[in-house]
Amino acid sequence: MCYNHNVIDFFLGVSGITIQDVAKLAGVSAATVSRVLNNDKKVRPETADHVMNTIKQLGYKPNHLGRNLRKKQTKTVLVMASTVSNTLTSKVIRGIEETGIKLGYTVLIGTTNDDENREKAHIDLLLHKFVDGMIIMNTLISKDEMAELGRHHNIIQCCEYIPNTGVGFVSINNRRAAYEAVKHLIELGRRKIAYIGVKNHLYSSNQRYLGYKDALKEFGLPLNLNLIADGNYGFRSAIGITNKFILKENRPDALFAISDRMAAGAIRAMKEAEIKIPEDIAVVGFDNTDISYVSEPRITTVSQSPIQMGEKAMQLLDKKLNGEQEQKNIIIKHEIILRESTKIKGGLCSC
Amino acid sequence: MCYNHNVIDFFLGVSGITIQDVAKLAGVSAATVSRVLNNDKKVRPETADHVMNTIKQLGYKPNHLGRNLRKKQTKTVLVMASTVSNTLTSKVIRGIEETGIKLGYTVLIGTTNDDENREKAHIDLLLHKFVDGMIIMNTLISKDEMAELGRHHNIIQCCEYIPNTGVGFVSINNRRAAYEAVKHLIELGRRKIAYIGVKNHLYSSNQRYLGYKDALKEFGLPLNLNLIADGNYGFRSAIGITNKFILKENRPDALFAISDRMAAGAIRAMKEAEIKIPEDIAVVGFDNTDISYVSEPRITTVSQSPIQMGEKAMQLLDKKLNGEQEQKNIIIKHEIILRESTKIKGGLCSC
DNA sequence: TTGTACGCGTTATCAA
DNA sequence: TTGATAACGCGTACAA
Repeated sequence: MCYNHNVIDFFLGVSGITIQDVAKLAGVSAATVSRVLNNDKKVRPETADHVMNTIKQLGYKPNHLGRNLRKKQTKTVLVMASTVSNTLTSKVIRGIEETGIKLGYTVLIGTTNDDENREKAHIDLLLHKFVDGMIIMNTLISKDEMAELGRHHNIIQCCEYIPNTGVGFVSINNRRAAYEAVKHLIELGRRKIAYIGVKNHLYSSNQRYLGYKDALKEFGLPLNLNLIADGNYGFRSAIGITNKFILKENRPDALFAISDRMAAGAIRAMKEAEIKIPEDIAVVGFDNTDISYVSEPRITTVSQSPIQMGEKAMQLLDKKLNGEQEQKNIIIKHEIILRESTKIKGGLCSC
Repeated sequence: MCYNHNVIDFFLGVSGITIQDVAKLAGVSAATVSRVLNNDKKVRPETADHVMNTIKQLGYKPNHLGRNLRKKQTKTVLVMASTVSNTLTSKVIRGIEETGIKLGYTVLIGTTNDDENREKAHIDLLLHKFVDGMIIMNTLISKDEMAELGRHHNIIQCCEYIPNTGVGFVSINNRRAAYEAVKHLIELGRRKIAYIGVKNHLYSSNQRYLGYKDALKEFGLPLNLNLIADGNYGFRSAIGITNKFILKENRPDALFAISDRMAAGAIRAMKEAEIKIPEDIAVVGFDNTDISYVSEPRITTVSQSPIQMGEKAMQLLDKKLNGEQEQKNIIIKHEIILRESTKIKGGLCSC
């Protein structure tokens, strides 16, 4: 497909032409040109037409730097994320962008790969007024730093967050979600539930572990440290861990991984050991990403409504940018998606 | 992890403080403050120290808009992509970012979801001097528009591109890569090779189809339109297509899909029909993304060296931004990654 | 070595 | 309804 003729003009913007050039050629003042560009009512229609024609003729495009400098805002927001290479993050970003556009913002993304310098470069854009606000999906900065940043700038946390910083956030209740995931396994009759988590700085990892323990406790199951291990969210990391689990004398009858990729890795390892899923070991993952239904069997998982999260985060940021003081945090509903990795074929399972 | 104390100052930037405020408090002129910030040699060390202290004391951060307006450059580049939710794109972007940082740029990403308005908004950032240059990974604009854009602005195409526009690009040779993938299947003894492509505006889709035909022709195999279909790159789209293929009387003995996700979908459909892979039907995908080794069997695929592509694209853009005229296009080497989806166990296969 | 003065491109204020 | 002028925050040529 291609743009129509009205739109092709859009691309003809030529470097170096200023509002002064337009004013001179049109025989008006720069102020008037500016008024036309900003749809100021008090400009004679004929003048406006004439100016518009001159603008097109010259292929003039207003310089954002000058405009933003004067207006003291850029109408641009930045989303900072560690990476965008997973379904969850990219969907959240889609929600942010779609909402941002409706609200009149340009949404830009900066990825950090958990690198301090890259993170610094992006925060710089905020500090130096290159963008009006920022949605932080992931960061290495400390609690104090987050609080300090939020005191002076317009930021919102999304998905991942640091609690009690005064900086608003949008997230699911990770503890509750993990609790429900494990409860589901227990209600299937499983008693030896392994846990593959991640040892990092993120609140979510910590909360999910607490949720796992909550469920065990509620049902009077012992916490067996032999059935707990840490991966790195990735497919391969779960393979080694799972191989150890299944060699143990006290083999688990269920496994909860805090990422779908790890759940898929665990399943791969089990299948190679000819363990039946879910009959021998039932598996639950997290995030409802592509891999959870590409894996065989399809994986029961926790869904986070990513698009809605992005939407809410952008709305919160917009409110901040419009000077609303009250900082509400938003907890988004999660959902357990039941699939074959916990469902015995033939309806033996109560779910 | 968290920043050390030197770095925490970094976050203390407070809105509204200007170079004038610093100058006043330090008892010097704004020019001197500017010189200190820009590491101008001709400033007395003691003065510089004093100014630096004042800067820290006030938590002053230079306003990028003012600076960029004055310098007529932003040292920021934008990567425009349709989406970032696949391994390939996100790896390319990683290559761009890592290289961009080394060269002193801030790299921003804008996604379009193939929406005209979103694309327009991002191109706007370039036209209006908000960024110095742009790497285009995917676009809806026409050949003429691309040429026109490239005539006045600093742009490079990466991965996907429109040929003969005068705008430089970095890409693999898609036609050659597809040719080799199909040749591999033919050399395994396969004669009825199905093709799942995508019907869209992209040059790569077209080129891969030509490569498929090249291989058939070279080996004297007939082009059977019954074995050719179009999906949308996605897992699910290939399932329906494959179900039709395998119901045909003249069932294929191999399948080449131009995305790993479609190859995985095809495999899923075949397995449910109890077709053996690769014995009955061998499968090749494209891109060497996660799904190609998560799928069972692992999928033989075409690898694109995405990080290197990003690196080269950023280097090309840097050259453009530094005024180098000569516009070289870069073809990156691809590689066929052999996996179980085309490899008969036990070494019967010659590869 | 430092300060003054101007300009980057735009918008806002005020007066006409 | 329009124009002249100042201001946004910064960097730099020039003068001191």
